[in-house]
Order: sequence, then C-alpha cells, then structure tokens
Amino acid sequence: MPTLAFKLNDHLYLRDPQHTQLGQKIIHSSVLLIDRLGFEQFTFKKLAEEIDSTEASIYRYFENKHRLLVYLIAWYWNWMEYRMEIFTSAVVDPNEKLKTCLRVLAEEKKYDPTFEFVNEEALHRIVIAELDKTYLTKGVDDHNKEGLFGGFKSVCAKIVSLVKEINPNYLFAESLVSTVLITANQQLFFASHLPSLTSLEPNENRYNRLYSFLENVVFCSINADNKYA
Amino acid sequence: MPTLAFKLNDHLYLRDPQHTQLGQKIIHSSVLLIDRLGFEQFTFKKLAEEIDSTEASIYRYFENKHRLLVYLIAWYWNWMEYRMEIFTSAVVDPNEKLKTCLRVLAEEKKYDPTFEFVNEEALHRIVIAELDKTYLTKGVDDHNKEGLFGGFKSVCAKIVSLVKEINPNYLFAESLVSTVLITANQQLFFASHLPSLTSLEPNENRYNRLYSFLENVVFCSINADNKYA
DNA sequence: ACAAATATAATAGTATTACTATCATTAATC
DNA sequence: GATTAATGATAGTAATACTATTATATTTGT
Repeated sequence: MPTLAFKLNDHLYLRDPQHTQLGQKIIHSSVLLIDRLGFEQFTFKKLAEEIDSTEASIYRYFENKHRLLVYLIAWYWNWMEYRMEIFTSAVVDPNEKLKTCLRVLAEEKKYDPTFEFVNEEALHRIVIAELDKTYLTKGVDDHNKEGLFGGFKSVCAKIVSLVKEINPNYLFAESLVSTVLITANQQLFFASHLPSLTSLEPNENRYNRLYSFLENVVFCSINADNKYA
Repeated sequence: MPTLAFKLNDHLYLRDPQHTQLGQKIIHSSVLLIDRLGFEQFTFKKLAEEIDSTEASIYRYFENKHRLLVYLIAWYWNWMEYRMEIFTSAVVDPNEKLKTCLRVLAEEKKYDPTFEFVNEEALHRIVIAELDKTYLTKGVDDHNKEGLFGGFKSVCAKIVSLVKEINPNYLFAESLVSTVLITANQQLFFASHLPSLTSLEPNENRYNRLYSFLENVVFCSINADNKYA
C-alpha cells in the first residue's frame, strides 16, 4: 500500500513538504522536536541541525514556525476526519456514527503506518499542548480567510451534521461540537498536569473515561427531553 | 469605599504591585497594552514607554512577561470568585447557586469601580485570548507546584462542590466544570473570529445565548435520568 | 532634620531569535 | 549536456528578553 498524502490548504506552506525528501524530513523531525522541546523552545535552527540541513532551506518550505505548527495540526485533523470516515462508513444509525466519531476522537493515538513519516503519537501530544496557539493570535482573522483552519472546521461540520440529523431542534450544535473537540484534548492535558481540573485518572484507563465523559455530555445535551433541551 | 485588593499567590510577583504607585501603573497599563497588542507583541520595553518608566524597573515587579500574564489572569479568576460569592451568598438552593455562577461566568464584563486600576472589560478580552497560554508551557508542572493557578482551581473547586451537592452520583464533575469554565471564553472568541465553530451570534445577544448553552450542557448532564447519567 | 535604606531611573550590554540576502553547489529534467 | 531548480553555506539585521551597574530620587526611622 502506497503512503497516502493529504491535500492540505496551499497557504499552509510555501513548497509542499509531502513531495520531497527534505520536506518529509522537516515534517517528520519537527513533530518529534516540537513534542520534545515545546513550541516556544522549538526553532528552525535547531530543526536544521537535527536534519543536517540549514535554516534557509526550511524557510523555503514554511514561512515561519507558526505556519509549520498550523500545518501539523491541520494534518492531524485531516487524519482524524479520515479515520472517522473509515470507521463510520459502514454504520447507518446516526447515533452510532456519532459515537464512533467520539471514540476516534478520544482513543489513544498510535503510529499509523499509512503515513510513514508522521509519528501520530507525538503529533497528538503536540495537538494537546499547542492546538490553541494556532488560532489565539492577532492574525486569526487573516489566517481564517486563508483557510488555514479548514481541517478543524471540517471535522466540526461533519459532526455537527450528525448532531442535527439526530435532533434537528437542538440549538447549540456548533458550540457543543467545538467544545467537545477541544475539551477532549484539554482534559488529557489536565490529566497529565493539572489533575484537580479533571475527572480522568492519569493512568491508561483515561481514554475510556474520556470517551464516557464526551458521550455523556453530548448525548445528554442533544437527547434531553427536559426543559433544557 | 476603599479600593479592595486581592491576596494573590506570592510567587506570581517579585514585589507586590498592588501596594505601590508604579506597581499599579504596571497592572493598569499592561492590561490595556496586552489587550491592544496581544501577548506575543507585548514587551516590557513597550510597557515601560507607556508608563514613563524603564524595563529594569518593571523587572523588579515581575520575573518576566509570562508571570505578569499569569498574574493578571489569576486576578481575573479571583474577581470571578468574588463576584460569584456576592451573588450566591443570599441564595440557598444549590441549583440556583449554580445557575448564578454560570450567569456571572457568562455575563458581559463591565468596569468594576471596586478595583480602580483594573479595566475588567479589557482584562476579559485578555482572558479570552490568552488564558490557555498561561498553562500550555513546558513549565506547567513547576508553575502548578508554586500555586500559580490557584485562582482558576479555586473557582473550579467551588462550582464542583455545587455540582456534587446537586448530584453526588455524577461521575464527571471536575471535567464538566473545567470544560464549562474554559468553553465560556472560547465560545466568545469563536463568535468574534471563527463563527462557524459556535452557535452564538456575533451581536450583543451572545452573552444570553452563551448562558443558555452553558446551562443546557451543565444541567442536562448532571440531571440526566437516562443511561448517560 | 538628617542619615540610612530603599525604590526607581538611566544606560549599557549580551545571547538568542526570527528572519533576509547572497552566492556556490548539487541534483533533477528536458 | 545544458538549463533549471533545489539545497547548502555563510553572513547579516532588527528585535527580544533579559542582566548588570551606577546614579538619583524618595521614603523611613531616630
């Protein structure tokens, strides 16, 4: 099976890194390096040393390190959507489809050999720790116009359509879904670093607990037959 | 009525800014400047120019700009807790208390003359745009040990205790509350910048809609008498 | 009122970052 | 085999996030 590649928004990069060796090394190593150092401490210089290349060469692929981060996180959401498609394609009941999406969202991430040069485990830690930094900038509006957040928005829209299929009268579909997508990662961060803010345990069972929490929040809200519905 | 001051964690500052004129100018102007420039573009040098002082002087109050941000946001959560106390003190029913807390959380923020040198409207915009940056760092664990996040954790704990009073069997109190505290601000950000991710409108009614959303999520989850409870 | 202590200002300096520019070299392609 | 394009090597710049030193106010205790 050939290595697949996602078609990501043009504005994310200057030169498409998926199609060259250097580009793939940039993706591969930046995931590991950002995971290790954190985005603040990560620099193109350090990355260049890591892959035996130069700062200048990396700048030919990405305008700056922020765009690279946005690229990686867009890649992650494309991957999420791709997995959601795979696992829901055979399912008909929208309730079950929605549950499947939440499972994919909450599950522990493992290396996916379909995409050779991306370590999804490390990438997931990056998403947990850095996702918010992609849009919490003074440039959001411009970046949004360029379509840089398309991956996340697409996953959100997909799940929103399931919610509306299940309950067309539910008033807060978009808010509920964006909340759940973000809190899924946030709660894992809390489990590791601020345990008093979460009901998840720090052990391996947390992924199941996380799923239960998300399922609870989502289905209680959209199925509620009380005055809060 | 005298200007009140919050007792914030010692580790947030080197010299307590609430007790000196320069310190108060630092707080006052940093709120306005971070709001205007965003945290990334904000520097102590620019702040020094703004208040006709020097970088070196500001460094005697705060170790670095990150601590100043954490300080301001801790101040915000202290203020939130203070307001929640005020408005819930006369209420007995825990359901009503919880609703009141959510109202305080979701309401539009206006200048509170009790605290002369803090512009709460601008500070709220900072919380919306920068909150996550306070803990999404490689230093979280150390900062947490120092107690830098006490303000947020305290508000969270207070609301968790209400949730548990209402339904002692609910399994996800901490996760639900931290999710709600964070999403309240996040949804307002989306309403301004990424409207496809939220069910709030960008107009002034969004604060009421936000409250409805939060009430819906919280009460559906904790009162659900279905299999998801 | 005066000395001592402390806070602030003024100024300078440093390592690092986030780039940009130039030119040489290697590799791919036509 | 020549042309084009990608990469590497190197240098340079403005800004940032500090630290250090000394001078000057301002406050405080006696």
